[in-house]
Amino acid sequence: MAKKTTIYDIAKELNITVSTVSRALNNISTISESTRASVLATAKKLNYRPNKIASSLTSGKTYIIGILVPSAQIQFFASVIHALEKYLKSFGYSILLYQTNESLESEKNGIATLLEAQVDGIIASMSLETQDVSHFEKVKEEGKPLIIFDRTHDDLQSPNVKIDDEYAGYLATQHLLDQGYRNIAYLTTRHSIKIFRERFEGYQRALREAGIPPTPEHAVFGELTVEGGYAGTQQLMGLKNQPDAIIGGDDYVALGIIKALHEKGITPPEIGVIGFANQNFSEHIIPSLSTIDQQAIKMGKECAKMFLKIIEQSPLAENNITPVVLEPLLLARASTRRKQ
Amino acid sequence: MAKKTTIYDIAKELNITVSTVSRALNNISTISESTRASVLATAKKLNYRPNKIASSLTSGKTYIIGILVPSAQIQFFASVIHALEKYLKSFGYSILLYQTNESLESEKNGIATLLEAQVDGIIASMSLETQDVSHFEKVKEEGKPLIIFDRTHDDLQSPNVKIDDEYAGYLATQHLLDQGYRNIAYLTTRHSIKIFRERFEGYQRALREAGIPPTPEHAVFGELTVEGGYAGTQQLMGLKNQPDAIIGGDDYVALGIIKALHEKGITPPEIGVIGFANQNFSEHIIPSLSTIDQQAIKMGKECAKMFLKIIEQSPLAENNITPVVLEPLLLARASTRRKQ
DNA sequence: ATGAAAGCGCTAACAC
DNA sequence: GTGTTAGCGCTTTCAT
Repeated sequence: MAKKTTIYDIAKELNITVSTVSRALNNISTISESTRASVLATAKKLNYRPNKIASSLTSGKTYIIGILVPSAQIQFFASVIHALEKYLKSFGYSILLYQTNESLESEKNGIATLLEAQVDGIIASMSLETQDVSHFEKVKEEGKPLIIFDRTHDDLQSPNVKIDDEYAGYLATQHLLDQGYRNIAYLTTRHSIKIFRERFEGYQRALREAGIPPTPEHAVFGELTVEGGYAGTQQLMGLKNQPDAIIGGDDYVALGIIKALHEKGITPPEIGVIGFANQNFSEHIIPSLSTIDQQAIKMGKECAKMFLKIIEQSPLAENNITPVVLEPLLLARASTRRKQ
Repeated sequence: MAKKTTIYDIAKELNITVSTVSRALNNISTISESTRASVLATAKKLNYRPNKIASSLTSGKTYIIGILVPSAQIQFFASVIHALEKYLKSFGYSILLYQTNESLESEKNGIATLLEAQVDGIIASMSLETQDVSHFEKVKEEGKPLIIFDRTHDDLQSPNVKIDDEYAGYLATQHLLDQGYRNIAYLTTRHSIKIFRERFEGYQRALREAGIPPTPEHAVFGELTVEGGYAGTQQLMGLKNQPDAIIGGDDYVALGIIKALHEKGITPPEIGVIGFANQNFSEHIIPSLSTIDQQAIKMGKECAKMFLKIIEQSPLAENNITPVVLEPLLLARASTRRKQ
């Protein structure tokens, strides 16, 4: 291939200077319509393609924003990424993706990588391993916006977007109570990410408000996987005091619950099952799975909006950014439909 | 925040020149161990963070590779992205993501955007709308590697990674025949992307080899969605000549098939149902769904390997790159298990 | 409305 | 083993 054409080539071709070319290309202030047109024409003729790297070096803006997530394979994150990219693209931003795979070590490297790439900001959700959050502080030290979504952390003050997780747990439990279930178990996981704790608290609050003291042995902490749901259910069904409904920490856990029940000849809603996340299969399995929708698409869009809002302020003052709290949505389906 | 520290600051601090600093930082050839150590030390002390943008401008390499896919929300692509990022990261590459959302227009913009960002190469899978592929040629014109995966196109000669789709269709059909099904229908979609046509051809070949002439009315072309599967199944069940097994164009279509059958009081494997893609729910629904695994993770990894292989050649000669064809994997599960 | 020139932070010859 | 210097392609004052 021939050497790449630069604004110098355009300038030479038209006997003008690069500054004029640059102005024409960026459609800046006082450019005569005629030169603008001719620049654009020769740019096209010479097959010119702007070099964003060069422009970034001078302007200090890359129009790239870093997305740091546990894994693109987790559908919730895939959906957030999808929405983020789709929305930010329309404002001229591209997405640089980094997956932590739930590793703190990788998360640290990710922040460094994104920062070295000179991203204009970072939108992140924490790994399960993360306890110390000091690596996130570096983003702010560089004066770049940092937005945390879904998996927030007590120690990190940052603009954030999440759903009301306590209410999500409450909502799931309340729904089961409404359907007449009384002996409600909960399969979740244990760690410092707030959301799981908050949901669990919502579960306990709903029970208490219904005058039902939470049964300790009905709270099982395990893995958030199909296998985890399966194992947890076996444990629960081995109790003298068997539950009549089980809340799964997410929809995969719920799948495991259904599987374990099925092997015992039980089909929901005989024992009620509800999950979290509204995975795309949940609506379509038989029986269809009740779940709490976490509004991934909306969350992605809200993150993008928040980023744009922060970036257009100067100087960057993140303090006046109000956190966005989305409302969890109860999707009541067959797996909990005891009453008509 | 203070002004960013550059290699000039390190140089000044140590009374050496930037070239020495640069060499030390990049661990180049003949650097005395002592200066290297002191440079690294002061770099750390001054909180130095390399500016990849600046380095890219001189070196011509960004260590960023562009990923262009229809949508990160389609699980297959999410898995490929996951594998790609995970693998390439270990070689120092970052991922710039662009979604076409199945739009040709967007695909063209995507190629332009990625090229302007000076990516070192592009790994792409085509949108369903794509017929003319000239925008992809621009990548090669810039002398950058272009790898196509899964959704290839007759008109575009490029290194590629895919599964043997004809065989995938054959495999699914053969499996149903093995299970004693004889009247096998196929719900798919129609367009210029090769893979769907090839799978369909595999289906026809399997039937012919079994001495069963394909029934035209058993080939239904619709949307590759749950709704498409549902509608197609209703159409098929309205025929005098009802099928005894249905192949879904993907696992979502299969979900729609099962749903429609369920409403008629039929549960697989009474009528056999098999899908494509091995979505993560397929194993866990009841009855578990037979499917053809497309090896998304492996495909991502193979793309990454191919990219690295191409990039380390000089000059870039993509002609000698043998396409990688992965073998589709039959996952025979309950939805087709007629025989013991 | 356009030109001249400095410089963004780094790399890579080429010297010594 | 280290210094000097010229860019990479673009933006952006400051002139005119």
